[in-house]
Amino acid sequence: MKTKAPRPDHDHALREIDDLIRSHGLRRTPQRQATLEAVAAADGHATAEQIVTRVRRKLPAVSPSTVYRTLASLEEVGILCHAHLGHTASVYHVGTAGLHQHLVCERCGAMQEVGEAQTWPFAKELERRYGFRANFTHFAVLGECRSCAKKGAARR
Amino acid sequence: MKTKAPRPDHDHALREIDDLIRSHGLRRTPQRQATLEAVAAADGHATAEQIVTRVRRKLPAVSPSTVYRTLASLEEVGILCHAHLGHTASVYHVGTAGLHQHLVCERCGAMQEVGEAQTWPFAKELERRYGFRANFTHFAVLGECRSCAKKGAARR
DNA sequence: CGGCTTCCTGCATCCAGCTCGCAGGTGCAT
DNA sequence: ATGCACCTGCGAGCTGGATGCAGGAAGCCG
Repeated sequence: MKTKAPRPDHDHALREIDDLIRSHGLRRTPQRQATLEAVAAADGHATAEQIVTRVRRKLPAVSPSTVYRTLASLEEVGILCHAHLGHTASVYHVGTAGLHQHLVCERCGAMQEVGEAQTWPFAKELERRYGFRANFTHFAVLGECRSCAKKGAARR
Repeated sequence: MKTKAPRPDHDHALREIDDLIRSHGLRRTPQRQATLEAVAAADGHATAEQIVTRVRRKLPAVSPSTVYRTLASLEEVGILCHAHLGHTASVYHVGTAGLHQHLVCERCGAMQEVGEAQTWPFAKELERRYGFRANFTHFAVLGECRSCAKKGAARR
């Protein structure tokens, strides 16, 4: 997968998406193209509902269940993955998103990504001590972001 | 709260539960007593459904929505808290539960608790770098436990 | 002990966020 | 060009709760 430029030519990107789908033994359908494109275009994270909306801009008749199934298929073959950032939300992103963890503020909902460099020592410690290979991408860490902590300290 | 013995006198525990409820401005009702008792008796973590079942052993006519509301009330005043260990489960336990985090194996579902000592350096790093005060108790960390990692390594 | 206010409970209903069974349509290997 | 396996749309169903309402009980005050 070529991702040299942050914003590659669109037709080219579409063909890449095709290849990506087909290379995993899935059939190329307009719905899948549009779904994968929508996730990629969401620049980071998108909920299933947002993806449905986005897909419908191109394919107005798409059924939500198709999008859900497509997301599941794409995840199963490893093209996508999803994460839980809060009680209800579940967001999808393209699978190459690597080992980044999400910090979500319980008060204001702000989200921040944490690179592998920060999680690595902790992951290593968990593996050393418990033999546990942590995958931090799946669940966010809740807490208080900097500005809310400041406000909270004043309020309390 | 005296927790010297692992299995204290039962009547005494009940009275403690009463006090705990009343001292937070909530009315003592049989449903709340039974709910709190059920969570405490679950020895660690229990899903809402498990708690309903347990409460009904004492009070067969309890409505599930009462239990849900009771759990929410008890959580609001800080007697209980809940955590998400997987896609569907949501488990309750007594107290602010300290700062322990849960490691959940994606393959076998095994759960393990991690003490504050292990999370502390990571939390400190998050605060230092992002000003983020992490609360690790809410979401588990998924991954592969020791035995599944071993099996997985053989299989792959 | 008894009244009165306020909070709590049970019931029924509703909701989000998926999930599934089915019938018909479509990609694509040949 | 053909055939079949896979995919889609539709609608119903499901899980895990949330909520509005009317009646009931806790407990403060006397």
